[in-house]
Amino acid sequence: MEMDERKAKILQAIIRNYLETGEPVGSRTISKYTDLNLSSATIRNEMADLEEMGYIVQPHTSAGRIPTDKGYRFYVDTMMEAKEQELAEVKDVLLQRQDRLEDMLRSLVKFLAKDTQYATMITAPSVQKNRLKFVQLSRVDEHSYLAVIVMEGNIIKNRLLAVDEAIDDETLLKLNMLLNTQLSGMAVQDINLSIISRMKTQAGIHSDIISNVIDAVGEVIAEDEDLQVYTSGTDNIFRYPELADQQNASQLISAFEEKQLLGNLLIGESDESGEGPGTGIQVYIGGENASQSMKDCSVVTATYELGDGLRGTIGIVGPRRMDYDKVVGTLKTLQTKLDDIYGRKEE
Amino acid sequence: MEMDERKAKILQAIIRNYLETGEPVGSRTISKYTDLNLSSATIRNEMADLEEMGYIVQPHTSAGRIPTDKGYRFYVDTMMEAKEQELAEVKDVLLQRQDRLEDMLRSLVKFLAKDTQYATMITAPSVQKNRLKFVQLSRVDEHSYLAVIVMEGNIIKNRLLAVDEAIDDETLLKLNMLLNTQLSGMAVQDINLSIISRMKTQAGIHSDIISNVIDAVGEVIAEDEDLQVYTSGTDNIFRYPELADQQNASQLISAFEEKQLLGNLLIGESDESGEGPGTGIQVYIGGENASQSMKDCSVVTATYELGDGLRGTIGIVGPRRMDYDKVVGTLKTLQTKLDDIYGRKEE
DNA sequence: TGTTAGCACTCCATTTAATTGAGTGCTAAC
DNA sequence: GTTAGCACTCAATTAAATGGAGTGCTAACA
Repeated sequence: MEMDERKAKILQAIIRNYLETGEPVGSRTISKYTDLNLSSATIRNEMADLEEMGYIVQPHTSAGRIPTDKGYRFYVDTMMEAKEQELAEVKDVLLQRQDRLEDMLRSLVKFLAKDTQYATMITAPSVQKNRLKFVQLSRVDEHSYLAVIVMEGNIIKNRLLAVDEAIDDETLLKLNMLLNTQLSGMAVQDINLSIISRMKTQAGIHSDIISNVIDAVGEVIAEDEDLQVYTSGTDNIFRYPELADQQNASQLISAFEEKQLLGNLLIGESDESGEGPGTGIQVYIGGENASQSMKDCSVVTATYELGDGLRGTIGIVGPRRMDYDKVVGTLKTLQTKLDDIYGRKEE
Repeated sequence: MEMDERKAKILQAIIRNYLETGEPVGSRTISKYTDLNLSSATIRNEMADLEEMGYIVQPHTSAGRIPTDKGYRFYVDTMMEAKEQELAEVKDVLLQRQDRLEDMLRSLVKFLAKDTQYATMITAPSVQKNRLKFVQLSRVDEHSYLAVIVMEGNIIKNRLLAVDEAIDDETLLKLNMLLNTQLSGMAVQDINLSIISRMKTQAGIHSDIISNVIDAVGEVIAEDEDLQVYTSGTDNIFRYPELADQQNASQLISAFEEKQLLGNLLIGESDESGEGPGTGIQVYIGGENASQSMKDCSVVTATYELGDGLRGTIGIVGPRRMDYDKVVGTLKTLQTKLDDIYGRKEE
């Protein structure tokens, strides 16, 4: 048996209807809902076929049909119309200062949760190139010095160092010169022992503090690697009865508590084909999710880029009967806007 | 009617038992559970009295008794034994570097959630004195300069400034000198217009950038004022059936999503009497909570201090039948450990 | 050969009734 | 003041009855 146009139309009608209502869809409903002008009996025959083919199932003998993962998959792959979304307000969110990236991400993920009414998550962008732009050591008080580290993409990090030895202003200036001539523009993975030992030699009696700074750089990078995940709208799962029962809700909320594990969900393989909006948008339906706790959910992920190779992932989690058209549309639109803001700059 | 010793013992037995089981407690149970050697009939009489006095109620005519808010209040005020808790691991958490305060708070709140099995929250400490310690402007690249602002308590903030005019190294040095001589040690609220205009005069043609830096300082302070709240263990509410039903769970999870509102819960009035561990620990039982969404919960709050006037609040949220002894004990112990680490330093 | 009306059948969901049992209040005796 | 005894109450559980949405199948029709 194979999928003909009429079957596809019926399947689409079933799915559309189920997305709206969340109730199993009967043959009579479809008979009226579509413009196919077929009696419920005919629809019943077709539905029996669609069930045999695995696109829909009955929760029990005398109920209507609901889509299977395979059904949704077919819908998403061939019938979905990702409409561009109005996201006027988001522009304000995105235009927040670059040096308040965290706030921006928090606002963004909150905005998306409110807009879509699903649970949302976003990973902080991780630097692809990891190039050092600027390093500076400053005296804060007698025994504490502040190392400021700026990376490509204007990621700024601070580390406070406890230092016993006194360093006079002139030496400090020299050390800073040394740090910047050696490290500026350098890719982090290229900082090897020979460079370090050369710097230490040049620093003379202050080689200790140079080690400290370099250690700090190492730490900062490491820190950046266990990626931060921001979430919002986890309470939205209570909007969908199929997720709101105790078992499910508990599992999902727990999953959202474990940011680290969540992150792993987001950094799955992404299609690297092409450029521009729509790239890297992925839909995981029900059982397709890597995580067991998400087996009754669908997850839509999208990569985003803030320029300078700063790349992260957004995830939107809802019930299987998520409004895929809207969610994918929203993410596409968001990507477009980000492109407008950051993409252009790069050229 | 008044509370005599025997009534108190019975009330205590009822509460202890209810805390454990979560089931209404009957007279027979108490008759056996206590060493009072009284028959269930006598207990029944006493229970009737306790009910009349408002310490306990029956969920329905033929059920055992459960404590009222007033009953818990009596227990907490007069019978609780806040035992010191073993919190060996927490020391590692607390000893994290000061310049990674956020990480420390996240770890701490997570630790407490795991230890107590309740939902936890913590506000980032807000600076009481708000004194500037150090300000520095550095060139990152041609058009962007970095303002580093360090406040008393080693709170470090960064702001990236876009600057059109070129500033040579020497000028930069001078500007930094100017910034620090004028601003170091200064309380933020004392930076007034006359100081600003004096600085601008001294900066000459570079007065613009000085304004920028001062604006940045203002922003940084403002930013610090809308306090960050970290939460953990919200999934723990599902451990307690009385909180886990859809209505309640949904409300609570929503409340925990709204960090800002949560914060208000935490910064209610605190008893300012005395010093040392146990100070500023507050218990809010059921309806005593300011927030409607917490009406079926009890909240225990404690202030904490990291030295240098850095003060914040911890909150632990559980069911009414929370293990008050343990929670209060845990918070006291935590305060002691913080005192050990930070308190000593100050003298 | 595809479509449709008709009908018996299935099974979940909801309502109603019956049963159980923990726990009480009250009385009367100690 | 304490306690045994007993009738009573009421939530919770189990069982039975009812209703209805929706199906599959058959037979007739275009």
